Amino acid sequence: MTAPLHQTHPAGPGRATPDTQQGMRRRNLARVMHTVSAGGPLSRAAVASRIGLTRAAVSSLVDELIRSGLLEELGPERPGRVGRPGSALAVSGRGPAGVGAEVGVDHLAVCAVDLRGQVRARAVRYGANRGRPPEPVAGELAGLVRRVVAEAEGQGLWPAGLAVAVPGLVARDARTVVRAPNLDWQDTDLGALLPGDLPLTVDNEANFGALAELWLGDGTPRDFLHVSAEIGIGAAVVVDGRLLRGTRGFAGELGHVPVRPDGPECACGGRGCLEQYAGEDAVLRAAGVAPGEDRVGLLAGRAAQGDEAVRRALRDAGTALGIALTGAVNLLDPDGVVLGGALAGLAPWLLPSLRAELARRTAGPACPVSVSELGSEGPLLGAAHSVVRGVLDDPASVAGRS
Amino acid sequence: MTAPLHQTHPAGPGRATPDTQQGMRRRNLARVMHTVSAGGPLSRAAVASRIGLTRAAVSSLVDELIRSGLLEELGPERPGRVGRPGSALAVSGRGPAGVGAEVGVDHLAVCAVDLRGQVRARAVRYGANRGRPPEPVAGELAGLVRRVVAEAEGQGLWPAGLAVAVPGLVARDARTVVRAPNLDWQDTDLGALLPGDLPLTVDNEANFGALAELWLGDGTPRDFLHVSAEIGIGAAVVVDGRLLRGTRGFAGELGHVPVRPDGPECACGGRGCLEQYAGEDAVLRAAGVAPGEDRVGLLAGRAAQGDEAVRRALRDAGTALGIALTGAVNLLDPDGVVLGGALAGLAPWLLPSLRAELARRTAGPACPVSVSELGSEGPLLGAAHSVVRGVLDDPASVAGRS
DNA sequence: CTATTTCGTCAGGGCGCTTTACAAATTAGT
DNA sequence: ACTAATTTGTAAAGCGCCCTGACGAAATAG
Repeated sequence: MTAPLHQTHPAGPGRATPDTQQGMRRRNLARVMHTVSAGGPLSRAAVASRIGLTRAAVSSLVDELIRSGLLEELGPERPGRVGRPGSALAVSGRGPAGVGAEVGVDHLAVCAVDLRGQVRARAVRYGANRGRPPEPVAGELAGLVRRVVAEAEGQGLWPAGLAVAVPGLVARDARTVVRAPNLDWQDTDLGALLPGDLPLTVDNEANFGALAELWLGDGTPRDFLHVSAEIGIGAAVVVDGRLLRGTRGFAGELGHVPVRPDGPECACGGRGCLEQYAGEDAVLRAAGVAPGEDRVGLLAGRAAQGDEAVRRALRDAGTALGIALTGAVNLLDPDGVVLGGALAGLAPWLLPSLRAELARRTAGPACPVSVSELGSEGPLLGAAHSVVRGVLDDPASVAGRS
Repeated sequence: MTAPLHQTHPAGPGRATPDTQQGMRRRNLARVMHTVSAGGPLSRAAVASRIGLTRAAVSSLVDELIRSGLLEELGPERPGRVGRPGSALAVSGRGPAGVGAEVGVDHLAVCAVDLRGQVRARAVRYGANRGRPPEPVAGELAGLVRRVVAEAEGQGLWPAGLAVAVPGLVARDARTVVRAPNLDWQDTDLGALLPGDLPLTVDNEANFGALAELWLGDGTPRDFLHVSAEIGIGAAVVVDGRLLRGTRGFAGELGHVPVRPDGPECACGGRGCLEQYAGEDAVLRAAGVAPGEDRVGLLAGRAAQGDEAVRRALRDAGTALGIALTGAVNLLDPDGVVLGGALAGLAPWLLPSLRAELARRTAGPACPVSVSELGSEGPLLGAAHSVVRGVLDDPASVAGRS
């Protein structure tokens, strides 16, 4: 099984794999699925005119998709126009489901999302995972997955894959956690610790958060920067609807962009990295707040109460973010910047100085900065949806099962 | 006619255009062309095994390409192995040619490149263009194009398109020069000023330079940053063999990445932009050299003679470049950074401090920095080759002509 | 000189979309 | 109410494209 299409840029026209009729069929099946998925209930004729195939061809494709349980016939449309009414087609609510999971510092979460994008089952378990070895955590997660899968199956769904979001760097094999400082994990093969009955994908939570923003965000463009901070400050770069991962998978390390070249030393070896000004530790120190549990909520609370030290710390962090983002925006010319993760909760106090800095350093209209609407749910939803997208992108890959 | 494939990221699986057998044929024709182009003389059987089609299918594709004049049969291979020797196929040296043109500050250049990548005709005209209105410049350029086209036609080639590299920002329509400070051009529609008998593409010279590096550079990876400085400092971002252009086409503005947030004011409104430290004016001022003609050669000469002020200026510029590139590398995780344009000539004095700065600020192995081998020819070659790539990417688009 | 191997081509077949035709279901007009 | 017009969905025939299998051609190995 190849990696989902959205995870990597496709090869160019000189690639080695030839074009055959089966491939054509597969792509057209995908096109029908995407069209129906995006356009609400649609008749065969409407689908045909949208993707440019004939009604006969679409009929054949739709037949196959219905037989596979990926599309449903809702019955005749209520016609306002002249002519025979079409038969409404919709993405099935009983077919495959994407199972998303999240390993957080102090919680585990799992959910199942159907092809329509609806969350159909979920389970959460709170409890500090910092420093716990991977095995028991994975075992607990597997239990949650089983519960969610059972609940989904009770509703006529079957799991098409499992995607796990972790707070750390993940190797390009999409199984191995290279380094997760918040969990104290290193070179952990999650694939070996989780049940092998489902196709597994592991990725950074920031990446899944950005994908969630792309797929679920209201009005989110196809080219944007998704900035999130949990411990480090990570930016996911989305170009033309695809995640830019970098050669080694390390792209988006916004936290180590130099902000003041002669600033304080950083663990990375550099000086004055963004993390020294807008990282969690730096902000807590500047705000005079002791590290502890739920640090983000604490900061937000104090800021809301009017604590001037906290507000100043956040204002300064916003300025530093603005400087770093100026560089990123100049380099990438995105449609917008979206603040997610912990930054979303602190946005009211970060945004003014951030926007001001960005505007001050930009000739012409500044790049718009917005706040994610998904809140802390982003990575979990992004993980589940990544499985769903995989099915929509290649329906034939699951057509065999029922 | 749609834009060449290399100019933009392709749409995802949900795109509107359907998959039909003609499209399949077109893509397979492209695959054959790419395979032969990349692999030197190749038999039909060799092509078939490389792209995964059957010999019969490749035979049919090759027939069509030979009839169109895009491939040539060189005759029987000299066999070292057992079995009937194959008939060697090569990309035709008589078919379509890409015409590239460059509008420089003090020269105009045009060349024609055949499908094999050989330069088959060229013409250069020296003379200062700074401040000259677009019309006479375009007229002169058109004259050179006519000469080059005539020379190419004398060798059995026919022009498949014209690509023009300009030192300035080009709109996404690939015809309009939005702003070219070195020429004093603004909102100039080059398409209206050049003869309309050839498909025209206009782009920034830095972009063409980066593409030349990608296509012609020896060992250049598919993910890299190409940095070039003419007036401003521009970086072209190449991701998986494709140029990242940005929403408005402004991606790669490395010159305005903040290096020292409280540094000197910049025309862009910001402070301490890279251009204030490594831009041409800044370096000349720091080196105590008066602006004039051939400033780059002057700097290189003085540095070679051991002029300490010049050397220090270049060293400092390298440091500033290193700081800005640290940010870019952290964000994009490329395979490498390539210095092109004017920077290539100054590389001996820029590189040590640049590499040192980059290494100092990077945990683990630093991103390798190399110097372009193409020198000042990059943009011109890139332009011509972009037309050639367009033909290789879709041979069917020119198959009708001869 | 024969057996073997590989190349290029041809005929037959399968697959997938298009064209063409038609029945079904609705609206517009008289 | 009835006919004409319009649109939908399906079926049959056709065409393009690649695959399979077979064959002659041209080289090497023994």
